[in-house]
Amino acid sequence: MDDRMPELGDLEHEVMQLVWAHGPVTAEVVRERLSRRLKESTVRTVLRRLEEKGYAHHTVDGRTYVYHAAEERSRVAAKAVQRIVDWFCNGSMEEVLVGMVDNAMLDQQQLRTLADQVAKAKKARGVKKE
Amino acid sequence: MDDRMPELGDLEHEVMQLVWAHGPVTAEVVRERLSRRLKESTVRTVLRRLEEKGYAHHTVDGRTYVYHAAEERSRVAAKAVQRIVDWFCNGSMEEVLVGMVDNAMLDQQQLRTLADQVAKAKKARGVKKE
DNA sequence: CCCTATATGCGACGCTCTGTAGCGTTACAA
DNA sequence: TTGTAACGCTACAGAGCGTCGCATATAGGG
Repeated sequence: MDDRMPELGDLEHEVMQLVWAHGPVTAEVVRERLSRRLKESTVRTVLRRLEEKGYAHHTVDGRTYVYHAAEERSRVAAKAVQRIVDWFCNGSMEEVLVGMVDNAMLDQQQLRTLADQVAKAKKARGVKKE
Repeated sequence: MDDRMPELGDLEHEVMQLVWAHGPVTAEVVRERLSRRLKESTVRTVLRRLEEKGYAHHTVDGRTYVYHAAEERSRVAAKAVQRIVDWFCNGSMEEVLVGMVDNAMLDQQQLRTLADQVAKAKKARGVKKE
């Protein structure tokens, strides 16, 4: 359940963002929304690789493939962060946060506010699925 | 001041950890401490690339290069996290933290504790340099 | 039942990054 | 001057990623 998801290239990332943003999508839809104009085969290849990497999966509608995100975006982001933390700070989330505060990316006030928001969010969703 | 630092490969990462852990080091020292037995030239190449990427810089002692970390580890980790946050969640650190709590990587209690530790750490170093 | 349009998969090519190293060069001691 | 230690330069193979072209299969229209 804790499979290592390979990292994403720029294009792959952009495509995933689209998949996350606009519900389930077809290769055609992705192609239309992309910033660059790419051939359909290119888009399909990316989608396929994304599926191989475990970021998405598809269902079939008629003869069209519909892609769905395999995991919520926030979850994937969280995993990525976790990896960073493990890699650099031997798992010490604290060291990272200190670094962020130290680097003026975050201040203690924000951190405390975040703690509250998270607590609230947890409660809100806790009722639904626990 | 906010230069984009390229990502690191596994070996590069291991070397940086050594540079961070054991003060300024020479290629020889790094070589001895590495998990794998590599040729000196390999180590030097990695060190040079690390310097090109902005992770380290060197001073000269006699005819020996002494490598220093360009930035503290926690700072680099923080930047990496920031990048993840920007990339996936459009800068919303909150979304990421929610994801971590949701993924049981972190609980609200820990988050609050972290907030305190960070505040303390900030104060402790605040006197020194502000 | 056959033909065309469309949606898919597969394989490929070139480029960049990374791990790994050989080799030529230079400075300093004997 | 010559041997040795430290350095940079260049290389080379393998993996990952952006980009496609092309062979295939299948749903309808004739």
